[in-house]
Amino acid sequence: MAVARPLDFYSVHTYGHGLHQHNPLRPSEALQYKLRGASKPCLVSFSSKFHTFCSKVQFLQNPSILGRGLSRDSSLDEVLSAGQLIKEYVEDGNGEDAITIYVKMLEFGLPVEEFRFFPCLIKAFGGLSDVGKAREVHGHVLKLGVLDDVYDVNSLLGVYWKCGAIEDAVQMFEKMCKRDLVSWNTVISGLCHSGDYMGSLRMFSRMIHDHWVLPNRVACLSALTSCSSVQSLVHGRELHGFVVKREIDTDQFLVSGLIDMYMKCGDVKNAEYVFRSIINEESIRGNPVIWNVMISGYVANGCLSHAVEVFLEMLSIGLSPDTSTMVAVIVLCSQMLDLAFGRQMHKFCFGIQLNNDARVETALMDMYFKCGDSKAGLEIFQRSLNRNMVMWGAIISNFAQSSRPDEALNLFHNIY
DNA sequence: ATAGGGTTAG
Repeated sequence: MAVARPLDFYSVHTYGHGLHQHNPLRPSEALQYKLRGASKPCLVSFSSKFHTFCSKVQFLQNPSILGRGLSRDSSLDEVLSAGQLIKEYVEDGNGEDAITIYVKMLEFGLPVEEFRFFPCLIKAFGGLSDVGKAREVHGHVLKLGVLDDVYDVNSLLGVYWKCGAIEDAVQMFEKMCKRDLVSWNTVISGLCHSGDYMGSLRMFSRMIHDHWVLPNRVACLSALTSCSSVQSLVHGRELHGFVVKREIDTDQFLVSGLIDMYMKCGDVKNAEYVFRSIINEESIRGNPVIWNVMISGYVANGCLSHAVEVFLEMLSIGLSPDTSTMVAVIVLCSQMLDLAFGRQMHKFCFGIQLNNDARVETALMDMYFKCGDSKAGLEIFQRSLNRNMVMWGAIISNFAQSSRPDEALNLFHNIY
C-alpha cells in the first residue's frame, strides 16, 4: 500500500493533550509541530456551523478538560457524538466542516480508533479535490489499522478517482485483497471518466471472466458510456445482450443508455428497436430523457424528419420538453435551414420559459445565423444575460463566416 | 457505512 507523508493532523494527534499516546512522535516531528505552532493546525477554517458543533460537543465549551483529561467513558461519548455530527455534515454536502470536526477530535486527543464512520469521513475528502490530502487521510487510516474494511478502501478508491489521481487509484485497486461490486464499479466508472474507455471495458470483462463477479446496472451503464465514446458497436451489442440476459433491460437508465449507445454508434435501426419495444411501458413513457436521446440521436444521424415526428409524439402525450429537447430541436431547424420552424420554436421556448437558458439561447442564435436572419441572432446575443465562452465563440464564428468579418473582429476585441 | 447513471449550445 502506498503511504505518503503522514497527515498534517496526525502529528497533532500524537503530540499531546491526548489520552492516547501509543504513537509517540519522533523528536523531529514534534519539533516541526512546535515550529508550526497554532498557525496551521487545521485543514480548513472554522465556519459558523462549527459553533453549532461546539454547543453540541461539550469538550469545546469546556476547555478546562484539556488540563485534566477525560475519563475513558466520556471520551468515547465524545467520539460517538462527533461521529454522528460528521455523518450529518457529510450527508448535507458539508464535507469541509466534517473534516474540521475530525481534526478537532485529533487535536483533543480523543480515541479516534473508536470512530465508526470512516467511510463517511473519507468520502468528505473527495470534495477537496486535493491528492495530497487524499494521501494524508490514506496514511492516517492505514496507521490506525482500519483499512482492512472493504468499505474504507472503496471510499478511498473513490476519493483518488475524484482527485484525478489515476495512478494511485489503479494501484490501490490492484492491491486490494478483497473486492466487492462497489470496488469494481468504482474502478470501471473511474476509468470511463478519465477517458480510458477501452480500459474500462477491459475491466468490465475482467470482472466477469477472471473474477466471476456479475456486473450490475451501475457497471453496465459505465460500460455503455464507454462504448458510446469509442463508438464500438461490437462491444455495445455484446453489452446489450448481457443486459437482456441479466433482465435489467427495463431499467430506465439502461434503456436511455442503450438507445444513446446505438445512436452514437450510428446504428439508428437498433436504437429504434430498443425505443419502440419499451416505449409503451408506463414508467418509460413519462421519462423525457428517453425521448431526448431519440430526438438528439436522430438529429446527430441526419434523420431530421424522424426527429420531428418523435418530438411531436412527445408533445402529444403531454410531456414537457426541457433544455436538451429544445436544443436538439433548434439544431434540427438550423440543419433543415427552416427559418419559419425555427421562429416557431423560439416562441415555443418563451411559452415554456426556456428562453433564458444559455444553451437554448446559443442554439437559437446559431439557428438564426445559419438560416440567414443574423439580425435576430445578434439580438439574442445582445439581450442575453448568460453570455459565456461558447456563446461568444458561436457569434464570432458566425460573423466570421458571414459577410461581416469586421464585426467578428470587433466582438473578438471586446472580449479582452 | 462505500460506488453509480442517461440527453445538453460554437
